[in-house]
Amino acid sequence: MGPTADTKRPNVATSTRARVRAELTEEIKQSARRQLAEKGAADLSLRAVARDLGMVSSAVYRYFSSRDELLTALIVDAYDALGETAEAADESCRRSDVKHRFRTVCRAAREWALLHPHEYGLLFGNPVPGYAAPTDTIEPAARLPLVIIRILVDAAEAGKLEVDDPVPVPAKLRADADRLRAEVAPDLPAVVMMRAIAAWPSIFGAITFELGGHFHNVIEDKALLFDYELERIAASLGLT
Amino acid sequence: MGPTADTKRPNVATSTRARVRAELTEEIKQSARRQLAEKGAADLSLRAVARDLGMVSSAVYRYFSSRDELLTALIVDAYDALGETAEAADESCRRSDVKHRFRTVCRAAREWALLHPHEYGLLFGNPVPGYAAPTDTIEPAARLPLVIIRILVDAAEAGKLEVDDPVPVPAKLRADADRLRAEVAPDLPAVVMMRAIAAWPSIFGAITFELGGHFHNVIEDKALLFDYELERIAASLGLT
DNA sequence: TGTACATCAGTGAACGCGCGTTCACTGATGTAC
DNA sequence: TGTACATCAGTGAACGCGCGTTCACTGATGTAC
Repeated sequence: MGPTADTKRPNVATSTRARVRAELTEEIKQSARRQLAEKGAADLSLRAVARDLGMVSSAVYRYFSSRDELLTALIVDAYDALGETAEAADESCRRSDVKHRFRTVCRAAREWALLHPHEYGLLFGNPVPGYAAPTDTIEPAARLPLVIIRILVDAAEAGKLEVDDPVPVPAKLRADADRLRAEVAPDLPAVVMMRAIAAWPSIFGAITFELGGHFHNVIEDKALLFDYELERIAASLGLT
Repeated sequence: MGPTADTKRPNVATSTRARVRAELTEEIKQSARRQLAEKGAADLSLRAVARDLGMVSSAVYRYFSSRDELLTALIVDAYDALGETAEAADESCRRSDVKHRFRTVCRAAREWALLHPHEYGLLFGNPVPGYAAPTDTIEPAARLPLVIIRILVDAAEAGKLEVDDPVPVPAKLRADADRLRAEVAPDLPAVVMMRAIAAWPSIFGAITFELGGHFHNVIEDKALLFDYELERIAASLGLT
Protein backbone atom coordinates (compact mmCIF):
# COMPACT_ATOMS: atom_id res chain seq x y z
CA MET A 1 0.00 0.00 0.00
CA GLY A 2 3.02 2.29 -0.43
CA PRO A 3 6.71 2.56 -1.20
CA THR A 4 7.73 1.12 2.15
CA ALA A 5 5.92 -2.14 1.51
CA ASP A 6 9.19 -3.73 0.43
CA THR A 7 11.07 -3.22 3.67
CA LYS A 8 8.00 -4.12 5.66
CA ARG A 9 7.45 -7.50 4.11
CA PRO A 10 8.79 -9.45 7.08
CA ASN A 11 6.71 -7.30 9.39
CA VAL A 12 3.65 -7.92 7.26
CA ALA A 13 4.30 -11.60 7.51
CA THR A 14 4.78 -11.41 11.25
CA SER A 15 1.75 -9.28 11.61
CA THR A 16 -0.40 -11.72 9.67
CA ARG A 17 0.04 -14.12 12.49
CA ALA A 18 -0.01 -11.25 14.95
CA ARG A 19 -3.24 -9.95 13.49
CA VAL A 20 -4.95 -13.31 13.71
CA ARG A 21 -3.69 -13.53 17.24
CA ALA A 22 -5.06 -10.10 18.07
CA GLU A 23 -8.39 -11.01 16.54
CA LEU A 24 -8.73 -14.19 18.53
CA THR A 25 -7.65 -12.40 21.68
CA GLU A 26 -10.46 -9.96 21.03
CA GLU A 27 -12.94 -12.78 20.39
CA ILE A 28 -12.01 -14.39 23.66
CA LYS A 29 -12.60 -11.16 25.52
CA GLN A 30 -15.89 -10.62 23.74
CA SER A 31 -17.07 -14.07 24.66
CA ALA A 32 -15.95 -13.49 28.22
CA ARG A 33 -17.90 -10.25 28.27
CA ARG A 34 -20.98 -12.07 27.05
CA GLN A 35 -20.55 -14.58 29.82
CA LEU A 36 -20.02 -11.82 32.32
CA ALA A 37 -23.30 -10.24 31.26
CA GLU A 38 -25.14 -13.46 31.97
CA LYS A 39 -23.58 -14.75 35.12
CA GLY A 40 -21.37 -12.21 36.81
CA ALA A 41 -17.65 -12.06 37.37
CA ALA A 42 -17.39 -14.80 39.94
CA ASP A 43 -18.84 -17.32 37.49
CA LEU A 44 -16.62 -16.37 34.60
CA SER A 45 -15.00 -19.58 33.39
CA LEU A 46 -12.22 -20.16 30.90
CA ARG A 47 -13.76 -23.46 29.90
CA ALA A 48 -17.07 -21.84 29.03
CA VAL A 49 -15.30 -19.23 26.95
CA ALA A 50 -13.41 -21.94 25.10
CA ARG A 51 -16.62 -23.88 24.53
CA ASP A 52 -18.31 -20.78 23.23
CA LEU A 53 -15.52 -20.28 20.73
CA GLY A 54 -15.44 -23.91 19.70
CA MET A 55 -11.95 -24.50 20.91
CA VAL A 56 -10.49 -26.77 23.49
CA SER A 57 -10.09 -25.25 26.95
CA SER A 58 -6.32 -25.52 27.01
CA ALA A 59 -6.04 -23.47 23.81
CA VAL A 60 -7.16 -20.36 25.65
CA TYR A 61 -3.90 -20.52 27.56
CA ARG A 62 -2.10 -19.46 24.39
CA TYR A 63 -3.82 -16.11 24.84
CA PHE A 64 -4.23 -15.65 28.56
CA SER A 65 -2.01 -17.47 30.94
CA SER A 66 -4.64 -17.63 33.64
CA ARG A 67 -8.18 -16.71 34.49
CA ASP A 68 -6.94 -13.71 36.44
CA GLU A 69 -5.09 -12.38 33.43
CA LEU A 70 -8.29 -12.52 31.41
CA LEU A 71 -10.15 -10.76 34.21
CA THR A 72 -7.54 -8.03 34.28
CA ALA A 73 -7.85 -7.52 30.54
CA LEU A 74 -11.62 -7.21 30.92
CA ILE A 75 -11.22 -4.67 33.68
CA VAL A 76 -8.80 -2.58 31.67
CA ASP A 77 -11.12 -2.72 28.66
CA ALA A 78 -14.10 -1.77 30.79
CA TYR A 79 -12.34 1.25 32.26
CA ASP A 80 -11.30 2.25 28.77
CA ALA A 81 -14.79 1.83 27.37
CA LEU A 82 -16.28 3.87 30.18
CA GLY A 83 -13.56 6.49 29.82
CA GLU A 84 -14.04 6.69 26.09
CA THR A 85 -17.78 7.06 26.48
CA ALA A 86 -17.25 9.91 28.89
CA GLU A 87 -14.71 11.59 26.65
CA ALA A 88 -16.97 11.33 23.63
CA ALA A 89 -19.89 12.72 25.60
CA ASP A 90 -17.78 15.64 26.72
CA GLU A 91 -16.57 16.37 23.22
CA SER A 92 -20.13 16.52 21.95
CA CYS A 93 -20.77 19.59 24.10
CA ARG A 94 -20.00 23.26 23.64
CA ARG A 95 -16.83 23.72 25.62
CA SER A 96 -18.05 26.78 27.47
CA ASP A 97 -21.27 25.19 28.71
CA VAL A 98 -19.61 23.56 31.67
CA LYS A 99 -22.68 22.53 33.61
CA HIS A 100 -24.16 20.89 30.57
CA ARG A 101 -20.89 19.06 30.02
CA PHE A 102 -20.98 17.79 33.58
CA ARG A 103 -24.52 16.54 33.18
CA THR A 104 -23.81 14.97 29.82
CA VAL A 105 -20.73 13.14 30.98
CA CYS A 106 -22.38 11.76 34.11
CA ARG A 107 -25.45 10.68 32.19
CA ALA A 108 -23.25 8.93 29.68
CA ALA A 109 -21.50 7.11 32.51
CA ARG A 110 -24.85 6.03 33.91
CA GLU A 111 -26.04 4.81 30.54
CA TRP A 112 -22.88 2.86 29.96
CA ALA A 113 -23.37 1.26 33.37
CA LEU A 114 -26.96 0.31 32.57
CA LEU A 115 -25.86 -1.23 29.29
CA HIS A 116 -22.97 -3.12 30.89
CA PRO A 117 -23.98 -3.73 34.47
CA HIS A 118 -21.61 -6.61 35.08
CA GLU A 119 -18.65 -4.81 33.63
CA TYR A 120 -19.57 -1.85 35.78
CA GLY A 121 -19.78 -4.21 38.73
CA LEU A 122 -16.32 -5.46 37.91
CA LEU A 123 -15.02 -1.93 38.31
CA PHE A 124 -17.11 -0.51 41.12
CA GLY A 125 -18.84 -3.40 42.83
CA ASN A 126 -17.45 -5.93 45.22
CA PRO A 127 -13.85 -6.86 44.75
CA VAL A 128 -13.78 -10.26 43.03
CA PRO A 129 -12.68 -12.83 45.63
CA GLY A 130 -9.06 -13.80 45.29
CA TYR A 131 -8.38 -11.25 42.63
CA ALA A 132 -5.93 -8.40 43.16
CA ALA A 133 -6.00 -5.56 40.64
CA PRO A 134 -2.59 -4.93 39.13
CA THR A 135 -1.22 -1.48 38.44
CA ASP A 136 -2.08 -1.59 34.72
CA THR A 137 -5.59 -0.55 35.68
CA ILE A 138 -4.60 2.78 37.17
CA GLU A 139 -4.28 4.73 33.97
CA PRO A 140 -7.51 3.61 32.28
CA ALA A 141 -9.32 4.04 35.59
CA ALA A 142 -8.30 7.67 35.61
CA ARG A 143 -9.88 8.58 32.28
CA LEU A 144 -13.37 9.35 33.50
CA PRO A 145 -12.31 11.31 36.59
CA LEU A 146 -9.95 13.30 34.40
CA VAL A 147 -12.82 14.32 32.13
CA ILE A 148 -14.68 15.70 35.09
CA ILE A 149 -11.65 17.49 36.39
CA ARG A 150 -11.10 19.07 32.99
CA ILE A 151 -14.65 20.37 33.10
CA LEU A 152 -13.98 21.89 36.49
CA VAL A 153 -10.76 23.46 35.25
CA ASP A 154 -12.61 25.05 32.34
CA ALA A 155 -15.33 26.20 34.67
CA ALA A 156 -12.80 27.76 37.01
CA GLU A 157 -11.11 29.56 34.13
CA ALA A 158 -14.41 30.89 32.87
CA GLY A 159 -15.36 32.10 36.31
CA LYS A 160 -18.30 29.71 36.43
CA LEU A 161 -17.27 28.06 39.63
CA GLU A 162 -18.37 29.18 43.05
CA VAL A 163 -15.21 29.14 45.12
CA ASP A 164 -16.58 30.07 48.53
CA ASP A 165 -17.29 27.11 50.71
CA PRO A 166 -18.52 26.91 54.28
CA VAL A 167 -17.15 23.41 54.81
CA PRO A 168 -13.58 23.60 56.09
CA VAL A 169 -10.93 21.25 54.68
CA PRO A 170 -8.62 19.66 57.25
CA ALA A 171 -4.94 20.27 56.54
CA LYS A 172 -4.15 16.60 56.11
CA LEU A 173 -6.78 16.21 53.44
CA ARG A 174 -5.72 19.39 51.74
CA ALA A 175 -2.20 17.97 51.44
CA ASP A 176 -3.50 14.89 49.65
CA ALA A 177 -5.68 17.02 47.41
CA ASP A 178 -2.69 19.22 46.60
CA ARG A 179 -0.57 16.26 45.67
CA LEU A 180 -3.23 15.05 43.28
CA ARG A 181 -3.78 18.55 41.98
CA ALA A 182 -0.11 18.97 41.16
CA GLU A 183 -0.19 15.84 39.03
CA VAL A 184 -3.39 16.50 37.28
CA ALA A 185 -4.75 20.01 37.38
CA PRO A 186 -2.34 22.53 38.94
CA ASP A 187 -4.59 25.45 38.02
CA LEU A 188 -7.61 24.20 39.90
CA PRO A 189 -8.29 25.85 43.26
CA ALA A 190 -7.52 23.48 46.10
CA VAL A 191 -11.03 23.64 47.53
CA VAL A 192 -12.49 22.63 44.21
CA MET A 193 -10.16 19.66 43.93
CA MET A 194 -11.26 18.60 47.36
CA ARG A 195 -14.91 18.94 46.45
CA ALA A 196 -14.35 16.88 43.34
CA ILE A 197 -12.82 14.10 45.40
CA ALA A 198 -15.79 14.20 47.72
CA ALA A 199 -18.31 14.24 44.88
CA TRP A 200 -16.73 11.33 43.11
CA PRO A 201 -18.27 8.58 45.25
CA SER A 202 -21.64 10.29 45.11
CA ILE A 203 -21.82 9.96 41.35
CA PHE A 204 -21.01 6.29 41.51
CA GLY A 205 -23.17 5.74 44.51
CA ALA A 206 -26.11 7.00 42.50
CA ILE A 207 -25.38 4.57 39.69
CA THR A 208 -24.60 1.65 41.97
CA PHE A 209 -27.79 2.13 43.93
CA GLU A 210 -29.85 2.10 40.79
CA LEU A 211 -28.12 -1.04 39.50
CA GLY A 212 -28.57 -2.70 42.87
CA GLY A 213 -32.29 -2.08 42.71
CA HIS A 214 -32.29 -0.22 45.99
CA PHE A 215 -34.89 2.25 44.80
CA HIS A 216 -37.13 -0.45 43.46
CA ASN A 217 -40.73 0.32 44.41
CA VAL A 218 -39.64 3.65 45.80
CA ILE A 219 -38.74 5.77 42.81
CA GLU A 220 -40.33 4.99 39.50
CA ASP A 221 -38.38 7.13 37.08
CA LYS A 222 -34.78 6.38 37.90
CA ALA A 223 -33.40 8.58 35.14
CA LEU A 224 -35.23 11.53 36.58
CA LEU A 225 -33.88 10.79 40.04
CA PHE A 226 -30.38 10.53 38.64
CA ASP A 227 -30.74 13.95 37.02
CA TYR A 228 -31.98 15.36 40.28
CA GLU A 229 -29.02 13.89 42.12
CA LEU A 230 -26.74 15.32 39.48
CA GLU A 231 -28.14 18.79 40.02
CA ARG A 232 -27.42 18.48 43.70
CA ILE A 233 -23.93 17.19 43.06
CA ALA A 234 -23.26 19.97 40.57
CA ALA A 235 -24.42 22.44 43.17
CA SER A 236 -22.14 20.88 45.77
CA LEU A 237 -19.28 21.21 43.30
CA GLY A 238 -20.06 24.90 42.91
CA LEU A 239 -20.89 24.56 39.22
CA THR A 240 -23.20 27.34 38.15
CA MET B 1 -38.76 -20.52 87.62
CA GLY B 2 -42.27 -19.49 88.59
CA PRO B 3 -45.79 -20.62 89.25
CA THR B 4 -46.52 -21.22 85.57
CA ALA B 5 -43.74 -23.77 85.23
CA ASP B 6 -46.24 -26.56 85.63
CA THR B 7 -48.39 -25.71 82.65
CA LYS B 8 -45.35 -24.92 80.56
CA ARG B 9 -43.63 -28.24 80.99
CA PRO B 10 -44.53 -29.53 77.53
CA ASN B 11 -43.41 -26.24 76.05
CA VAL B 12 -40.18 -26.45 77.92
CA ALA B 13 -39.65 -29.90 76.53
CA THR B 14 -40.43 -28.73 73.00
CA SER B 15 -38.24 -25.79 73.41
CA THR B 16 -35.33 -27.87 74.58
CA ARG B 17 -35.14 -29.34 71.13
CA ALA B 18 -36.16 -25.99 69.65
CA ARG B 19 -33.41 -24.23 71.58
CA VAL B 20 -30.75 -26.65 70.43
CA ARG B 21 -32.07 -26.17 66.94
CA ALA B 22 -31.89 -22.40 67.24
CA GLU B 23 -28.36 -22.62 68.58
CA LEU B 24 -27.16 -24.78 65.75
CA THR B 25 -28.90 -22.56 63.22
CA GLU B 26 -26.98 -19.69 64.72
CA GLU B 27 -23.72 -21.62 64.60
CA ILE B 28 -24.27 -22.37 60.94
CA LYS B 29 -24.82 -18.72 60.19
CA GLN B 30 -21.77 -17.74 62.19
CA SER B 31 -19.61 -20.20 60.32
CA ALA B 32 -21.05 -18.94 57.05
CA ARG B 33 -20.22 -15.40 58.09
CA ARG B 34 -16.66 -16.44 58.84
CA GLN B 35 -16.42 -18.01 55.43
CA LEU B 36 -17.93 -14.91 53.86
CA ALA B 37 -15.26 -12.81 55.50
CA GLU B 38 -12.55 -14.91 53.95
CA LYS B 39 -13.78 -15.60 50.47
CA GLY B 40 -16.76 -13.49 49.54
CA ALA B 41 -20.36 -14.35 48.88
CA ALA B 42 -19.88 -16.11 45.58
CA ASP B 43 -17.60 -18.67 47.21
CA LEU B 44 -19.84 -19.39 50.15
CA SER B 45 -20.31 -23.14 50.26
CA LEU B 46 -22.63 -25.30 52.31
CA ARG B 47 -20.11 -28.09 52.32
CA ALA B 48 -17.42 -25.86 53.79
CA VAL B 49 -19.81 -24.70 56.49
CA ALA B 50 -20.65 -28.30 57.33
CA ARG B 51 -16.97 -29.21 57.43
CA ASP B 52 -16.27 -26.28 59.71
CA LEU B 53 -18.93 -27.47 62.11
CA GLY B 54 -17.80 -31.09 61.96
CA MET B 55 -21.00 -32.35 60.47
CA VAL B 56 -21.81 -34.05 57.24
CA SER B 57 -22.87 -31.76 54.41
CA SER B 58 -26.35 -33.16 54.08
CA ALA B 59 -27.07 -32.38 57.73
CA VAL B 60 -27.09 -28.67 56.99
CA TYR B 61 -30.23 -29.26 54.98
CA ARG B 62 -32.10 -29.86 58.23
CA TYR B 63 -31.55 -26.15 58.92
CA PHE B 64 -31.50 -24.47 55.54
CA SER B 65 -33.17 -26.08 52.60
CA SER B 66 -30.76 -24.56 50.12
CA ARG B 67 -27.74 -22.36 49.73
CA ASP B 68 -29.95 -19.46 48.74
CA GLU B 69 -31.97 -19.76 51.92
CA LEU B 70 -28.79 -19.50 53.95
CA LEU B 71 -27.72 -16.48 51.92
CA THR B 72 -31.04 -14.82 52.54
CA ALA B 73 -30.72 -15.41 56.26
CA LEU B 74 -27.28 -13.82 56.18
CA ILE B 75 -28.59 -10.81 54.32
CA VAL B 76 -31.43 -10.30 56.74
CA ASP B 77 -29.04 -10.63 59.67
CA ALA B 78 -26.62 -8.18 58.09
CA TYR B 79 -29.31 -5.58 57.51
CA ASP B 80 -30.43 -6.05 61.08
CA ALA B 81 -26.92 -5.77 62.45
CA LEU B 82 -26.28 -2.62 60.49
CA GLY B 83 -29.66 -1.20 61.48
CA GLU B 84 -29.08 -2.01 65.12
CA THR B 85 -25.67 -0.40 65.04
CA ALA B 86 -27.18 2.74 63.59
CA GLU B 87 -30.01 2.80 66.11
CA ALA B 88 -27.62 2.34 69.00
CA ALA B 89 -25.39 5.11 67.69
CA ASP B 90 -28.35 7.42 67.41
CA GLU B 91 -29.55 6.65 70.89
CA SER B 92 -26.16 7.50 72.33
CA CYS B 93 -26.62 11.11 71.25
CA ARG B 94 -28.45 14.04 72.76
CA ARG B 95 -31.70 14.08 70.85
CA SER B 96 -31.58 17.77 70.07
CA ASP B 97 -28.12 17.72 68.58
CA VAL B 98 -29.33 16.62 65.17
CA LYS B 99 -26.20 17.24 63.18
CA HIS B 100 -24.14 15.29 65.65
CA ARG B 101 -26.64 12.47 65.45
CA PHE B 102 -26.34 12.41 61.69
CA ARG B 103 -22.56 12.28 61.87
CA THR B 104 -22.56 9.64 64.55
CA VAL B 105 -24.98 7.37 62.74
CA CYS B 106 -23.13 7.60 59.44
CA ARG B 107 -19.80 6.99 61.09
CA ALA B 108 -21.22 3.97 62.82
CA ALA B 109 -22.45 2.65 59.50
CA ARG B 110 -19.01 3.13 58.01
CA GLU B 111 -17.35 1.39 60.90
CA TRP B 112 -19.69 -1.53 60.70
CA ALA B 113 -18.90 -1.79 57.00
CA LEU B 114 -15.16 -1.77 57.65
CA LEU B 115 -15.56 -4.49 60.24
CA HIS B 116 -17.80 -6.60 58.02
CA PRO B 117 -16.82 -5.75 54.47
CA HIS B 118 -18.21 -8.89 52.89
CA GLU B 119 -21.51 -8.64 54.68
CA TYR B 120 -21.67 -5.04 53.58
CA GLY B 121 -20.88 -6.19 50.06
CA LEU B 122 -23.73 -8.65 50.29
CA LEU B 123 -26.07 -5.76 50.93
CA PHE B 124 -24.69 -2.97 48.79
CA GLY B 125 -22.23 -4.53 46.38
CA ASN B 126 -22.86 -6.51 43.25
CA PRO B 127 -25.95 -8.61 43.23
CA VAL B 128 -24.89 -12.21 43.84
CA PRO B 129 -25.22 -14.09 40.54
CA GLY B 130 -28.36 -16.20 40.39
CA TYR B 131 -29.67 -14.94 43.66
CA ALA B 132 -32.89 -12.96 43.91
CA ALA B 133 -33.60 -11.16 47.18
CA PRO B 134 -36.97 -12.10 48.63
CA THR B 135 -39.30 -9.62 50.26
CA ASP B 136 -38.25 -10.58 53.80
CA THR B 137 -35.32 -8.26 53.37
CA ILE B 138 -37.36 -5.10 52.91
CA GLU B 139 -38.12 -4.42 56.54
CA PRO B 140 -34.62 -4.95 57.96
CA ALA B 141 -33.21 -2.99 55.04
CA ALA B 142 -35.30 -0.02 56.06
CA ARG B 143 -33.93 0.28 59.57
CA LEU B 144 -30.91 2.42 58.83
CA PRO B 145 -32.68 4.80 56.45
CA LEU B 146 -35.43 5.20 59.01
CA VAL B 147 -32.92 6.31 61.62
CA ILE B 148 -31.73 9.04 59.32
CA ILE B 149 -35.24 10.11 58.46
CA ARG B 150 -36.07 10.32 62.14
CA ILE B 151 -33.12 12.63 62.60
CA LEU B 152 -34.39 14.83 59.81
CA VAL B 153 -37.86 14.87 61.30
CA ASP B 154 -36.45 15.98 64.64
CA ALA B 155 -34.35 18.59 62.90
CA ALA B 156 -37.36 19.93 61.04
CA GLU B 157 -39.38 20.13 64.24
CA ALA B 158 -36.59 21.97 66.00
CA GLY B 159 -36.24 24.41 63.12
CA LYS B 160 -32.72 23.20 62.45
CA LEU B 161 -33.33 22.36 58.85
CA GLU B 162 -32.81 24.77 56.01
CA VAL B 163 -35.88 24.37 53.84
CA ASP B 164 -35.04 26.69 50.97
CA ASP B 165 -33.57 24.90 48.02
CA PRO B 166 -32.51 26.18 44.64
CA VAL B 167 -32.74 22.75 42.98
CA PRO B 168 -36.27 22.21 41.64
CA VAL B 169 -37.98 18.85 42.16
CA PRO B 170 -39.80 17.46 39.11
CA ALA B 171 -43.45 16.66 39.78
CA LYS B 172 -43.05 12.96 39.04
CA LEU B 173 -40.30 12.63 41.61
CA ARG B 174 -42.20 14.65 44.13
CA ALA B 175 -45.09 12.20 43.80
CA ASP B 176 -42.81 9.29 44.64
CA ALA B 177 -41.30 11.19 47.52
CA ASP B 178 -44.77 12.00 48.80
CA ARG B 179 -45.84 8.39 48.70
CA LEU B 180 -42.80 7.39 50.74
CA ARG B 181 -43.32 10.33 53.07
CA ALA B 182 -46.89 9.31 53.79
CA GLU B 183 -45.73 5.86 54.88
CA VAL B 184 -42.81 6.92 56.91
CA ALA B 185 -42.62 10.55 57.92
CA PRO B 186 -45.75 12.53 57.10
CA ASP B 187 -44.47 15.58 58.97
CA LEU B 188 -41.31 15.97 56.95
CA PRO B 189 -41.35 18.69 54.30
CA ALA B 190 -41.50 17.19 50.82
CA VAL B 191 -38.27 18.85 49.70
CA VAL B 192 -36.41 17.38 52.61
CA MET B 193 -37.69 13.89 51.86
CA MET B 194 -36.49 14.32 48.34
CA ARG B 195 -33.09 15.49 49.48
CA ALA B 196 -32.82 12.52 51.79
CA ILE B 197 -33.50 10.16 48.91
CA ALA B 198 -30.83 11.87 46.88
CA ALA B 199 -28.31 11.84 49.72
CA TRP B 200 -28.82 8.19 50.46
CA PRO B 201 -26.61 6.83 47.67
CA SER B 202 -23.93 9.37 48.48
CA ILE B 203 -23.48 7.99 51.95
CA PHE B 204 -23.12 4.47 50.65
CA GLY B 205 -21.05 5.58 47.73
CA ALA B 206 -18.54 7.02 50.18
CA ILE B 207 -18.34 3.73 52.08
CA THR B 208 -18.29 1.55 48.98
CA PHE B 209 -15.50 3.58 47.43
CA GLU B 210 -13.40 3.24 50.50
CA LEU B 211 -13.98 -0.51 50.69
CA GLY B 212 -13.21 -0.86 47.00
CA GLY B 213 -9.87 0.82 47.52
CA HIS B 214 -10.62 3.49 44.97
CA PHE B 215 -8.86 6.16 46.97
CA HIS B 216 -5.83 4.01 47.55
CA ASN B 217 -2.70 6.11 47.07
CA VAL B 218 -4.83 9.20 46.70
CA ILE B 219 -6.19 9.91 50.14
CA GLU B 220 -4.28 8.72 53.13
CA ASP B 221 -6.67 9.30 55.98
CA LYS B 222 -9.90 7.74 54.80
CA ALA B 223 -11.77 8.46 58.02
CA LEU B 224 -10.99 12.13 57.63
CA LEU B 225 -12.22 12.08 54.06
CA PHE B 226 -15.39 10.35 55.14
CA ASP B 227 -16.03 13.04 57.71
CA TYR B 228 -15.46 15.69 55.12
CA GLU B 229 -17.91 14.01 52.76
CA LEU B 230 -20.38 13.79 55.62
CA GLU B 231 -20.16 17.52 56.22
CA ARG B 232 -20.93 18.12 52.58
CA ILE B 233 -23.81 15.68 52.62
CA ALA B 234 -25.19 17.22 55.79
CA ALA B 235 -24.98 20.60 54.13
CA SER B 236 -26.79 19.29 51.09
CA LEU B 237 -29.48 17.94 53.39
CA GLY B 238 -29.84 21.39 54.90
CA LEU B 239 -28.79 20.21 58.36
CA THR B 240 -27.40 23.10 60.35
C1' DT C 1 12.51 -19.77 -5.57
C1' DG C 2 13.43 -23.80 -2.50
C1' DT C 3 14.72 -26.20 1.38
C1' DA C 4 15.75 -27.01 6.69
C1' DC C 5 14.62 -25.50 10.88
C1' DA C 6 12.24 -22.93 14.58
C1' DT C 7 8.21 -21.05 16.36
C1' DC C 8 3.63 -21.02 17.30
C1' DA C 9 -1.60 -22.56 17.57
C1' DG C 10 -4.50 -25.81 18.77
C1' DT C 11 -5.59 -30.91 20.34
C1' DG C 12 -7.04 -34.34 23.59
C1' DA C 13 -6.48 -36.63 27.63
C1' DA C 14 -5.73 -36.34 32.24
C1' DC C 15 -4.93 -34.46 37.23
C1' DG C 16 -7.31 -33.41 41.37
C1' DC C 17 -10.60 -30.67 43.13
C1' DG C 18 -15.04 -28.95 45.24
C1' DC C 19 -19.67 -28.14 44.65
C1' DG C 20 -25.26 -28.60 45.63
C1' DT C 21 -28.48 -31.79 46.35
C1' DT C 22 -30.91 -36.42 47.08
C1' DC C 23 -31.84 -40.62 49.44
C1' DA C 24 -32.38 -44.56 52.37
C1' DC C 25 -30.78 -45.30 56.84
C1' DT C 26 -29.95 -45.38 62.12
C1' DG C 27 -30.56 -43.56 66.62
C1' DA C 28 -31.98 -40.29 69.69
C1' DT C 29 -35.47 -37.21 71.56
C1' DG C 30 -40.07 -36.10 72.44
C1' DT C 31 -45.51 -37.15 72.83
C1' DA C 32 -49.79 -39.53 74.09
C1' DC C 33 -52.03 -42.75 76.65
C1' DT D 1 -44.25 -43.85 86.04
C1' DG D 2 -43.98 -46.86 81.86
C1' DT D 3 -44.64 -48.25 77.37
C1' DA D 4 -45.64 -47.68 72.02
C1' DC D 5 -45.28 -44.67 68.51
C1' DA D 6 -44.04 -40.47 65.84
C1' DT D 7 -40.93 -36.99 64.94
C1' DC D 8 -36.67 -35.23 64.25
C1' DA D 9 -31.24 -34.89 63.75
C1' DG D 10 -27.54 -36.52 61.74
C1' DT D 11 -24.99 -40.27 58.71
C1' DG D 12 -22.73 -41.93 54.64
C1' DA D 13 -22.78 -42.91 50.07
C1' DA D 14 -23.83 -41.48 45.72
C1' DC D 15 -25.46 -38.49 41.55
C1' DG D 16 -23.70 -35.55 38.01
C1' DC D 17 -21.53 -31.54 37.36
C1' DG D 18 -17.97 -27.94 36.11
C1' DC D 19 -13.78 -25.95 37.16
C1' DG D 20 -8.39 -24.34 36.37
C1' DT D 21 -4.36 -26.00 34.87
C1' DT D 22 -0.66 -29.17 32.89
C1' DC D 23 1.45 -31.94 29.43
C1' DA D 24 3.06 -34.40 25.47
C1' DC D 25 1.59 -34.18 20.92
C1' DT D 26 0.58 -32.89 15.82
C1' DG D 27 0.36 -29.67 12.14
C1' DA D 28 0.57 -25.35 10.29
C1' DT D 29 2.82 -20.91 9.68
C1' DG D 30 6.81 -18.20 9.46
C1' DT D 31 12.28 -17.35 9.09
C1' DA D 32 17.04 -17.76 7.43
C1' DC D 33 20.06 -19.17 4.13
